[in-house]
Amino acid sequence: MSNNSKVRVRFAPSPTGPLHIGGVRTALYNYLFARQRGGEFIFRIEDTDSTRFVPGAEAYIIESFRWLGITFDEGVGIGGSHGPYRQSERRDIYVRYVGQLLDAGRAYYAFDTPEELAARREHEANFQYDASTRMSMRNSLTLGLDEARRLIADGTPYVVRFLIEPGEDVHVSDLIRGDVCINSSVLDDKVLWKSADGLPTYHLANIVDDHLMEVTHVIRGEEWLPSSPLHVLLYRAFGWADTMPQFAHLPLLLKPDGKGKLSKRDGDRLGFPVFPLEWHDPTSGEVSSGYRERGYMPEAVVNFLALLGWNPGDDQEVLSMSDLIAKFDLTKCSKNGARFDYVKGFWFNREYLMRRSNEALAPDFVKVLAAAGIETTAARAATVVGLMRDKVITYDTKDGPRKRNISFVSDLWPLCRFFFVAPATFDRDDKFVRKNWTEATAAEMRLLRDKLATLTDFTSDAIKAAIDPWVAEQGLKPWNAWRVCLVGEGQGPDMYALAAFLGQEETLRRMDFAIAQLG
RNA sequence: GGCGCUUUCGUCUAGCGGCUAGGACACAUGCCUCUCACGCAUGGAACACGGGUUCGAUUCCCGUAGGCGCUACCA
Repeated sequence: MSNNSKVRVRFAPSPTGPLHIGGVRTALYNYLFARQRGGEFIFRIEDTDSTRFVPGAEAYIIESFRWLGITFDEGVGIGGSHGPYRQSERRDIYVRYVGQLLDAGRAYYAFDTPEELAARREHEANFQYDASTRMSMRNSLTLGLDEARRLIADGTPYVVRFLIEPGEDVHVSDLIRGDVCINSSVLDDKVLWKSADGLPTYHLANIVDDHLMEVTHVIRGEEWLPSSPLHVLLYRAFGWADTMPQFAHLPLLLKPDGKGKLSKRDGDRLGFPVFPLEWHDPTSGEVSSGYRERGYMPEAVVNFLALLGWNPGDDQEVLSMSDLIAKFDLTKCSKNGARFDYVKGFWFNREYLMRRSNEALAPDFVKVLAAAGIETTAARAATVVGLMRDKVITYDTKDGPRKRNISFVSDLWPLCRFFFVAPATFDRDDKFVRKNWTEATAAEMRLLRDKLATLTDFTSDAIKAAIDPWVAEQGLKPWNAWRVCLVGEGQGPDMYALAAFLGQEETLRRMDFAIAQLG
């Protein structure tokens, strides 16, 4: 363990498609850990499976982190002194190191074809390529090294397997789970070098890169826990045991309901994104929704994800990135999988929505309005956001009226139509209209209309200053009926503010129309 | 099947031998108000089961059961 060296961690995705939200959380934890310890965060691309490479995936991943505010110090697209950072560009390095293992007798060539192995697995229930079977297979151990070299020279496809000595308890020290012990007898002679594309497998490339890149802590998903003893054995075989990184295996993200881990299908089924950004599959053309496009704020996504599997131990839940960096503690991560409670994600987004200024929200709102066919300025959009702040909609369901909180800027539009579109009809059967529009109302509204027409200053404060005393003097309570005129129903902001937003002309026009319609 | 990890309200979790088992989301109710709300207050809701260890277990140990993962020339 290099205790005195600087913390160096990495996030190393495969460019096989859009980044899964679970991967985002893994990256986030690495980032928080690195920043807290004043360490370095490396971005590496693990593209050793040439068959699964997806164009655009790498750029997608980079853009996702840019949006989320997760930054790297070294890696693909950034550079650094430990490159190259794409594994496909490091082939020569792996050739050298796999040779080292071969020369030391810690690995051997194997010529069994995938078909032969598949047949063997089919016939033998618990077939495993290990100490019990390797001497009955076609490899350099049974054929001899000379014969193996001759076959390779002739162009025979081969793989390189790691030779695992059976009967040893291999201990892995995990920062989250403590001591994990697996007997080497249950491990198989893992393929380190593939014949299919002449590249190393994850296991070999990962260990070589983490060593060469001086990674001090490997923070990754729990799915890697079963292969971590193999990794420990590889470090030892290379003679790197004393600088082996510390491991921390994170709990997985589970489906919101039912069994199993969170998948893309759950998002489709329940209506929430499982990817940070919208993804357009280059081959199928299928579009998967993303948090960004759905109107989530990056701070909310980060905060939500950070608390899925870890918490600071106090009652504070709304935490900025710098709060998270200050409070994060790997050893306090929970050990069991966390159900993905996307409803809590709504709440987090709402918390950040409420904390963001009207002006900052305005550009997004302008886009929402434009999509609904409403052209307006950022300033007016900001005013509406201000007036609609913290609003809740009441709508009818088969179970009766329900209230729904606003969690997204886009939720605002159905609630604030009346700011931009005048009521076209009035529903006399509407409870609010019926209650507040009686025979005497039209006359009262005419009085109010004429009073409003005399005002020369039509700001909210000026209208209030003029109307409040006038109303008291006349003995009127015109607000609800006035609301019927301007909104058409029983919702919306303070009437003076609304009138000011609409302007004198539009206010009077809507009143005339309502008086004409409702009599 | 084998191996490993795991188990507190519906969900995310706090708890690190002695607590009325705390918070948040969701849900329900009340208060407030020119409307709808926000907000505030209140309420229901959990230690998987069985053995130990101990004066005492949610907490430590061992089983059982459930959950999750791995078991590819994928990562």
